[in-house]
Amino acid sequence: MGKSQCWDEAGLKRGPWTPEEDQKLLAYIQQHGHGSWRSLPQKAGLQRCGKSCRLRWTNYLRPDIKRGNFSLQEDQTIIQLHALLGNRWSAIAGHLPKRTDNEIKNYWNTHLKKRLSKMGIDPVTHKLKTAILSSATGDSKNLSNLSHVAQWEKARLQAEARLVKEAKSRNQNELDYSLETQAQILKELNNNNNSGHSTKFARPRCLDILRAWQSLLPNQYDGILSCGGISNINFLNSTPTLTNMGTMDFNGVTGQCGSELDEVFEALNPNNAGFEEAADDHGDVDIDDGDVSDTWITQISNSTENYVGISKGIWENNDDHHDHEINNKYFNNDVLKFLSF
DNA sequence: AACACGCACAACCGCGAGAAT
DNA sequence: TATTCTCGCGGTTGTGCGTGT
Repeated sequence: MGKSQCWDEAGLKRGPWTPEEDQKLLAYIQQHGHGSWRSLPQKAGLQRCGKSCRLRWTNYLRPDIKRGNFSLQEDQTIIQLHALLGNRWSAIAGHLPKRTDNEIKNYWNTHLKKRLSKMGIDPVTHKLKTAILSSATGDSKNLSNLSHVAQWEKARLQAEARLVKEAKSRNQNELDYSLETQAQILKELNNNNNSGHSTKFARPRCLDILRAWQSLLPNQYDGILSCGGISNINFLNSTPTLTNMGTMDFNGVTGQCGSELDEVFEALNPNNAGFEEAADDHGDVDIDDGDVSDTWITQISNSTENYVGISKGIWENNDDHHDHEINNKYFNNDVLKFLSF
């Protein structure tokens, strides 16, 4: 195919755009639309190839582009989406209003990737670097924390990816629905936070799985996201307490939602090893109002390798002492570090 | 003051997919 | 159906700027 590379075309300018060129391009597109990019430069009086014009427009001149520093919320969204989608920058950009794929890509490569690496997390796989894990000479406490953080994130992503995949198979639009749902919930949570407590972190990542899950069954469990209200979490303190953490209420859905919940929990804990002994005779998590917390507590005490994802479950239960002990101990030490990296 | 170095970001490049012919 | 064209995407490069020596 004799594809012509516009960069090779004689007489065309390359390199940085001048303000005059920007003005010409902007004025032309505002008046006529871009139409065919190939023919645009000549019509607009630019000594550039169409491709160069298109890039300049989409990455810089477009009026709906937001420039400037990325917010913490955007950071988290990018990391989360990258874990799910990989280097599909355009797809990631699709969920970050007013940000371009090029900008996100640059930001990832210059900031986020390094940040994750510093945390000991492989920015490609989002897994803990084994080299760090295997190191016997490092700070064992920090390594332990990193391990838990990475494990939780891995489990969370597995669950989310699975749920999204399943949703997608039911409806091609489910992925967008899930993310839009998350965005809407986040917006509501932000509004809630702004009107009441001020919080350092707007997004309770612990709800991500629930959101994805809710997206699968939006009509059946309307009340599900009343659980774990972020407004109850005060991140402003240096040693935050998780007051009233457990508000997840399975009343009325117990039994009906058991299988779905099991799927989520199995995804959270793919090996499901700890649950088998801790939960019930079925070798699985028994989802009953009241014994959920016991399951977690047993799980935590049996295997510290599995608690991170669970400790973010912030379940309502009938054992407040254990709840707060667990939440304060693990959530504060590990999850918060992840959130505040 | 001059140079080296690293960082951030805009721009370039090549490829593939899909539309048009 | 085959070929050509256009566009969009993701990886890479180039350049300007700030900082340290």
